Amino acid sequence: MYTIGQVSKMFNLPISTLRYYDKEGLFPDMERASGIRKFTEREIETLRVIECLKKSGLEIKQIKQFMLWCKEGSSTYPQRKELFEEQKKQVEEEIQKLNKTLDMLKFKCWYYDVAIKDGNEQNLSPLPTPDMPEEIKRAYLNSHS
Amino acid sequence: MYTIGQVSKMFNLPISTLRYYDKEGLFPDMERASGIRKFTEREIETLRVIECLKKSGLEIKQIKQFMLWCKEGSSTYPQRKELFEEQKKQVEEEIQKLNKTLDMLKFKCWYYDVAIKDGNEQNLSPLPTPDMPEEIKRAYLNSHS
DNA sequence: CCTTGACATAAAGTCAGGTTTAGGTTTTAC
DNA sequence: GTAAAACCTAAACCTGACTTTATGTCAAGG
Repeated sequence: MYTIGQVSKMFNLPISTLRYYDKEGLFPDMERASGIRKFTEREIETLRVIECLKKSGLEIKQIKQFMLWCKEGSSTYPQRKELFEEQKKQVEEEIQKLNKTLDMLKFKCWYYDVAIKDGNEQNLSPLPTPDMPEEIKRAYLNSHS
Repeated sequence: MYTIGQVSKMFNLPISTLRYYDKEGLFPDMERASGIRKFTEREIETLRVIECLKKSGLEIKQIKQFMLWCKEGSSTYPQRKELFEEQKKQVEEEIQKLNKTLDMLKFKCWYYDVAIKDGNEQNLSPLPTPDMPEEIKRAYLNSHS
């Protein structure tokens, strides 16, 4: 049985964040003693799950929904699975996009690297040229497709 | 020479966004004819660069800074390179994080898959067990490290 | 002449996920 | 018994990147 301050330290989360989560309904069964929140093992476990789901990029609303499904029992396994499948797809897409962006940044870094070495001469093409390293050419083409 | 409406269609960006970019100083040299914005080839090229930098995850302020550096000429090559190097590092870190998250989601998907197949029985461990497929075990361990 | 459409502005609204503030109660320590 | 520390709430504020709203100007077409 913990107070909000203890939990704040345990999870290294601001007290205001814990109160905000509570307000958003992420601890549906939390009890109080004369107004003061009582965090039991159940709330601690819930918080572990919250941290986990936040890392997955789930919104607070979705996490709340997940908590409600958990309360409902095994009949909501399919919904919960669907939630994670959908999130998995989204994260995969995001990684794809970021890899493309990364290739663009690699090209830009190379570009300015050459520009600096060449000094003030501005005869550098921002487009693929024969003398461009293969890896950079690949990065350029990937990021501009 | 284009009006804001024409540019909006060219880039498939809302007019309000273009005005917002202007207000934020992203077109430092744009001229006007009796109050009306004149987008020249220079602004079109600037907008192409903006789209590119947005994809990199740069903030509007950073893009504005980049535009100012470009105006200053070749003396700011190092700053511009530094900007991209820093952004590259950030994107690499973000991809790392997302891969970890992805592994967690893979585990969760597998977990509910098994839970559904097993029906109502809730004797499924949310932790690695000997009968867990190797790939899932790897995903679990990676996402929980 | 007047209405429509494209342009303009400033200021307020939106969203998410919190954080801060102002003011009040409860618990703990001496 | 009192003071400090820890708790509480409601409501306002914050950031970023826009979008919406309210209001106004101006040129062209019927």
